[in-house]
Amino acid sequence: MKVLIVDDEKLIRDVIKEYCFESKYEVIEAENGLEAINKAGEADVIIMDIMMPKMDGFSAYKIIKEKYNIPTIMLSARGEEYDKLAGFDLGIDDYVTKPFSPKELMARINAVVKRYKKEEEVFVYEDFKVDFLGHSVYINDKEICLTPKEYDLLVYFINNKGIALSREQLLNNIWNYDYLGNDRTVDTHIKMLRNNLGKYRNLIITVRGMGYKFEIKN
Amino acid sequence: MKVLIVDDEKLIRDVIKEYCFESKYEVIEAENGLEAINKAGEADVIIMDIMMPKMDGFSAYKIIKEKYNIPTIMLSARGEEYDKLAGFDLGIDDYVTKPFSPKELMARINAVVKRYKKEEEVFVYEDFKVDFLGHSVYINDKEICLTPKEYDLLVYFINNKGIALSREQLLNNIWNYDYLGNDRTVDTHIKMLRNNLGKYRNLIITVRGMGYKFEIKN
DNA sequence: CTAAATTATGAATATTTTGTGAAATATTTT
DNA sequence: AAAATATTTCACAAAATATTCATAATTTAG
Repeated sequence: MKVLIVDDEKLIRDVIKEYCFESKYEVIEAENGLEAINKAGEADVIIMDIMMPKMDGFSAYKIIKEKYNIPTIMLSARGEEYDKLAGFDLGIDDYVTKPFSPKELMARINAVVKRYKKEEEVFVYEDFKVDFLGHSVYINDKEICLTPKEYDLLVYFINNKGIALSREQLLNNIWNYDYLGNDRTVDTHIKMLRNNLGKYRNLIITVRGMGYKFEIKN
Repeated sequence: MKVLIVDDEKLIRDVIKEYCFESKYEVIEAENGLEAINKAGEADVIIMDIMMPKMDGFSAYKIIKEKYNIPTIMLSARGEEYDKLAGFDLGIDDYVTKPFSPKELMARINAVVKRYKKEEEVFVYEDFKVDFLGHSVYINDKEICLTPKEYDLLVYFINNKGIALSREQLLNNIWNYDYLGNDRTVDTHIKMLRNNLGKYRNLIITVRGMGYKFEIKN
């Protein structure tokens, strides 16, 4: 489990880091929102201050959220009730008020991590929804029927968001390891998946000379 | 599922309401304990602030509890530890401390609902009814005779509503030990169960390439 | 702009998966 | 032990899905 600690004060980062180590979390650090965005990909949980130079916590959170689905706890100065509400609205998972008790912070991190593991059962983007448990896909609450291969493809894409995948890679991972098939087979399945995705067909992007990737556009 | 939100601050009610909608709960609102008492009858879960004008949460809870048996989560101001203890004594199901994370609140609501549901002894959908205590199944008040395996299958499906279950998973869970049987066995039982379910046969959905799932269509 | 390379697509064909009836076994009840 | 019930197996039909391939459309390099 990797925790990304984002705060401009080294002292605070160090205190949190210390406690994270005790709870067996690995730690990555960032000094501001910009750095956080770059490092978010590696993290399982983010603890982020709101007030930081270069880019504040909320702005960073908004950007990170579009790309990843990482539980985030915000550190706010005492009494910023307005911030708190605004943040919850954005989807922030929890708040800890400065000065905080490290024990409370760790309790909240643990709670959030635990909760998230359970919530990792759906993927949602606008009104496009994939229910991994039910193996079903919805657009506008209307179920979209995918064939097994199409569904597997979609899930693989979602789990590799933003990464360009070669046809070979797709064949190896979704078909059996030593599949001796035609490359065009992938294209055909992509075509069918795209058709079924309707207005979301362009979530699957052609990477010329390379393969395909799944990406949430901004 | 209807959630009764009781708080004198509209802002807080609105935040909770928003999240409830996302989780597909219906919402009823009340501004104080007195109103809550009047509206409690319609609710399946109650979320109630303690400090409210006219009538506080505890007093309202006591009265509601005499009449109904509705799971209740209390919202308390930070640090009112005494209240917390008193509340659990009264039979409150859970506590959330203000200011709270809506995600945490929803997680707790879901937990309470789930717990409460488990204690249910019947499953009802339209005129399809399963009486877990009596091990019997009715359609239109007419009893449907299922074999033990069929009944076990049905109960397992109901307890895993909306979740796609592989044949292997079904074999492992309904056929005790590691059963070394034919996959087609499951199909045969599904067939017979479906036949017995008559017009409700399509509650059991085939998940191609995967298995089956039990789902209430909307 | 053209040729070459790459990708998209429709349709025919092959393959896989599921539904089902009937027979064979196994288990429980009488 | 016989009868009644349940369970399992199996083969084949039916349905759904996967693959191939020819051709069209698109992009890129020169």
